Amino acid sequence: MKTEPPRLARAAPLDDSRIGIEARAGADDHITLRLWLRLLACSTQIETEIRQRLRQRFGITLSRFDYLSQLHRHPDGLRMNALSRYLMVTGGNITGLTDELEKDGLVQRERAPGDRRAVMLRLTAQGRQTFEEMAGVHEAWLLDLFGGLPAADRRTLHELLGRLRQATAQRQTDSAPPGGGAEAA
Amino acid sequence: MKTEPPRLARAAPLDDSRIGIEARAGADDHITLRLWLRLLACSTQIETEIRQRLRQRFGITLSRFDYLSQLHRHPDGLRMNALSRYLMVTGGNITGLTDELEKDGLVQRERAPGDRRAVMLRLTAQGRQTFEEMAGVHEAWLLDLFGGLPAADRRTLHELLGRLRQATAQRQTDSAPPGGGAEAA
DNA sequence: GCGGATTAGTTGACTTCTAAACTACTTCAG
DNA sequence: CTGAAGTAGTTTAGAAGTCAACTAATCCGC
Repeated sequence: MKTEPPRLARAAPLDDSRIGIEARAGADDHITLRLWLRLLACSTQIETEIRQRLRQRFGITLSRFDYLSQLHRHPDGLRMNALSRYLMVTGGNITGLTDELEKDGLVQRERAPGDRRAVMLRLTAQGRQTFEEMAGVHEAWLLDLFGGLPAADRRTLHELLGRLRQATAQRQTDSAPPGGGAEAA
Repeated sequence: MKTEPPRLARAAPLDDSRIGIEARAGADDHITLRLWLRLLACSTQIETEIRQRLRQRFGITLSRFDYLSQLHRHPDGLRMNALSRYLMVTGGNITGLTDELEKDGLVQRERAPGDRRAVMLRLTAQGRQTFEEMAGVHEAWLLDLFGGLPAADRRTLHELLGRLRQATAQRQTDSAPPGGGAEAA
């Protein structure tokens, strides 16, 4: 059913003068692409910085730090499956990281009660201690890195990113049927 | 100093839901930490989505797409060094990607004039054509993914991320010469 | 109960990325 | 001019991540 002529021909002529490259579409298109590039640049830049500092100061990788962090905030343990969703990585990756961290004595696999397929992950005492020593320094780094941004901006940014996350979550390919699914929490 | 608690102090609603990578209850002290986690979650989520779609639809990885993209917006060629800064990856990585893309006939190495150490990278005709075919679809995906966020929010977000980038760039451990980094535009 | 579909985790082949050592060229101080 | 220091790119080892195939346990409809 085609209801009426779409009004996509409207293009607000909002400058574009010095860009030159992909300036083939309207201003909205352009700002979205640039927004995405900037978002990616920000997070990559900070991530790289944190990764290097963690490595130099504590000899640990960012992946392992994040892993420990999630386990630390779930003291009752976490299934591998749940952890893989929290960290947004695949299950195979979790298996590998767990092997290493278990070998290092920071994490332990336990049997999950009530489901013999599942594994319950938990920090060891040493794992908890190790993480807590790092966490404070890590947070101080973040406070420093973000320190140049006024607190009000930080709050606004937090809010907007929340909306973005909400908005994009509904458009994932997950199991999206052709036509645009709308579910997934 | 009888500091009245600013009305902002308790403004943050507890959105400490169980979903998502960022779920740490905390006071205002932790707003920065939560902001960082949310920023990372947003960009990882979108990045993963784009990566999967590029793979399924075009059989190309995101890294190679980004590589081609940078070369496309620099038609006069780019040194490997410059490209590695734009893409925010190490030089060794550029060498590997270049090897592959050259083998696929999308990119070519040329001698850089005036410096026999340097290499000038350029898209081949096939590389340019291949990229341009993908770029339109890629941009449409972004418009879709960000579509749930009102245009005004997108603009504000873009602005705030710009300030963040400005602010953090000055606090890097690694010298960070002014202007370094991707995003260009 | 039985059997098919799901789900939890593991494995293996492979790509991507980093860090650090290395080669080759360039720059610059003296 | 010469040698030290810096820069461009490559190589290597290994961590980290993906995808897809696999085993095993659970769930569910009949």
